[in-house]
Amino acid sequence: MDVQSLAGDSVDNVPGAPGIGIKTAALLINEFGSLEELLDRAGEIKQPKRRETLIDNRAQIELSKRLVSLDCDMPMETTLEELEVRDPDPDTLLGFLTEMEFRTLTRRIADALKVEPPAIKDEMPGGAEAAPETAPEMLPFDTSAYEHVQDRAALDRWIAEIRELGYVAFDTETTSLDEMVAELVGVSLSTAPGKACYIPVGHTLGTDDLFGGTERADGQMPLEEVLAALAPILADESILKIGQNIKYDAKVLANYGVSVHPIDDTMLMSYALNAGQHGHGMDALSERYLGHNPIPIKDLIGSGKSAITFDRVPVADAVRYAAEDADITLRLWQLFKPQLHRQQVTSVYETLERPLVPVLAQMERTGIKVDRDTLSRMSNAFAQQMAGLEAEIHELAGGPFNVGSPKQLGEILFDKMGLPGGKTGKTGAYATGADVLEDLATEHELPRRVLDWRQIAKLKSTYTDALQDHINRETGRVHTSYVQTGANTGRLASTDPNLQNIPVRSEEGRRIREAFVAEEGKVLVSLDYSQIELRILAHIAGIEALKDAFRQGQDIHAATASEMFNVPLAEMTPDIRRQAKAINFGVIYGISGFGLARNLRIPRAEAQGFIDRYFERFPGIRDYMDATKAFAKEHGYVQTLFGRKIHTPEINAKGPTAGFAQRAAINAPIQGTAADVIRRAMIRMPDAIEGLPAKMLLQVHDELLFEVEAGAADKLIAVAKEVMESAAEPAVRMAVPLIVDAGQGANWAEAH
DNA sequence: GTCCTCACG
DNA sequence: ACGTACGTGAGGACC
Repeated sequence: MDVQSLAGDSVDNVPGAPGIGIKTAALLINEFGSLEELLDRAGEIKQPKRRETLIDNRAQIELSKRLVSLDCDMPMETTLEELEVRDPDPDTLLGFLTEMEFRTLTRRIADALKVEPPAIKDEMPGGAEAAPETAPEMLPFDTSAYEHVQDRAALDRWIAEIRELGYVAFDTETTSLDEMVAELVGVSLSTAPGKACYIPVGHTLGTDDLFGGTERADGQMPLEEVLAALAPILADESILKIGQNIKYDAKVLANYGVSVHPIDDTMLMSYALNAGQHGHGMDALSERYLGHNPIPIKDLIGSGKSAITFDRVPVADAVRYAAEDADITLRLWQLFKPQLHRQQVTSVYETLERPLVPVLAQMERTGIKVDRDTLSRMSNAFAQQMAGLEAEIHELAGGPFNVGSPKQLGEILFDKMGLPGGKTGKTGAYATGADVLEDLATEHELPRRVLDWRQIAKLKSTYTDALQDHINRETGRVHTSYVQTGANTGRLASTDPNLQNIPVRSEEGRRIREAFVAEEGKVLVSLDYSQIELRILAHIAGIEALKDAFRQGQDIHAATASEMFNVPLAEMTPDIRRQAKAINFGVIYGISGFGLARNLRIPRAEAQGFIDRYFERFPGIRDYMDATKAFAKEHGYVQTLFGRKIHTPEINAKGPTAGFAQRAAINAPIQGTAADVIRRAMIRMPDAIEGLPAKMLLQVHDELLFEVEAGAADKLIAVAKEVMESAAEPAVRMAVPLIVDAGQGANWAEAH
């Protein structure tokens, strides 16, 4: 059987979806020599549908892997031969590779054969700009039609159908939003629109009983039996598990020893398709794409302090709610899957979103050890310092007030004490931010004291107090959650707790990192990209002077200062360098005279002069900014080097909104490309460090933190550094080196 | 719930 | 004339 006949024989899982996913994937697999094995395995399976699904799922997994390390070991001649003989449609390939990857691939093939690379069309047929449409003939939602599964025969029927089908949408109901403590209450499954079931396993009775929630509700199978029956399905590589934010369900089930693989995630599909356009929560997606408002969870568990846990929800109500969620997820998946290709974000989803899920799940479950005693001691010390400062502040103010209230502070400073410059914001309140107090500090002692008080109050409430509450009772570690769709640019967000904003800039704050420790006999290793965003800017905008400075390993801010102010590097002063640094950051953020002036505390005209000079010396920057704005205005989105789309719906707005949108559009490809790079590193990391006694713990945008047995730290640094520095390759050949700095120590303060 | 403030990259 | 640096999350005050 050759590739063509395989492609012709295969269909996509989704009705109406183009069947080229399998063709392209199979073609690539053939290139890498694993098709035979695939076909052997598929041949053992009798049911045609399941055979196709196996091929498709395996193909997708292989494709993900291969795209991430596309040409590391590619047999170049074979590829060209295959491409010529099979004549794959470039548009088809473009749907799976980013344009950049495809261009790289074709260019290399052409180079090898010394021929001209083929012309590549820029736009996809079918309209890359087309908005996802809702299903034309959608089955109405009927929550009374969902099945309550409560015996083995019924469960077996569902399992048999799922095995035949090769995919299932599923959802778990639990007792907590915190996966590390959540207990499984039930599982819902859906195999077709309108067809869904709920399998309750942990519902209790007596919601009004003070000691209620302990007596087991009727109509349930034992949890162990259900998990034992479902586990083979959930771990079966030929059965795709579809979820909405499936990382949550996978983490809960992992605590029961059940692995979930392979997966698709409608939340991540929505993000790949529509980052910047709208939210990706299920309720919003359901309303937008299915025209259906799901049953609000509030209707079942209430809200606020009186909210109950899901185990106390009556089983009959839970069936409707839970099965509906699985039903919605399945319908969204059917809508989104073909859209990925049409919008040319398949490779974004396949290489940057889908494979990151298990990596993040593992990091979150691992957690990081935090020393409670250290935090507790710091909290006590902070409390004392705050009390002392508060007394001084009240003394200076001539009476007591709530130092933590910006409103009261503003009245004290500007009304009572009559200090200058009391500016009110949009809401009519006095501004008392750090920059304002900093200026006032020259007038009076009080603002400085308030600044000190605020710094300590922040450290205590947000860090030394709050972090203690996040130490898991069983693991003794802190387990953050990463939100993969948290930032429109492709960055992650960290919540509950946020471990991406642990203090580092101030000496006092940095000490909090001493509480983040390695286990006995281990060390923490921190690796961070040096100036990655400026390097990406130099690459994207093609600024020769910047590229040269990076290639020569120069101090980039000093080099910028030298170029701008005509100061030889040998005569560079810290202050000139500081100004150039601010300008470099400003460029990344979509610079404005006002913003730079405020940041540097210089007159606006002077700041504008700096910017003009900068554009003069680095003209490519202005070209990049103009081109990016023009692209956003024309297309409604901007792109990273790896094909990620960030939509800019406000780009054509009038008024101040336009400025915001333009600066965001300028920043997004830079910040987003950096985010893509570290994602690629993270996805490759588990395989790269396999066999080393090391675990990846945290990501902080341009930094990865590991815990490793002390004796293996140097080896880990060597391996992980290489993965990070080569993470853009081979999809993107950077014109400047990506450099990673490393550190190690007993705690995060030492490692950083 | 919203605003203000401030922690990070 | 206007009002601005990009991207986040969390805690406390206040309505």
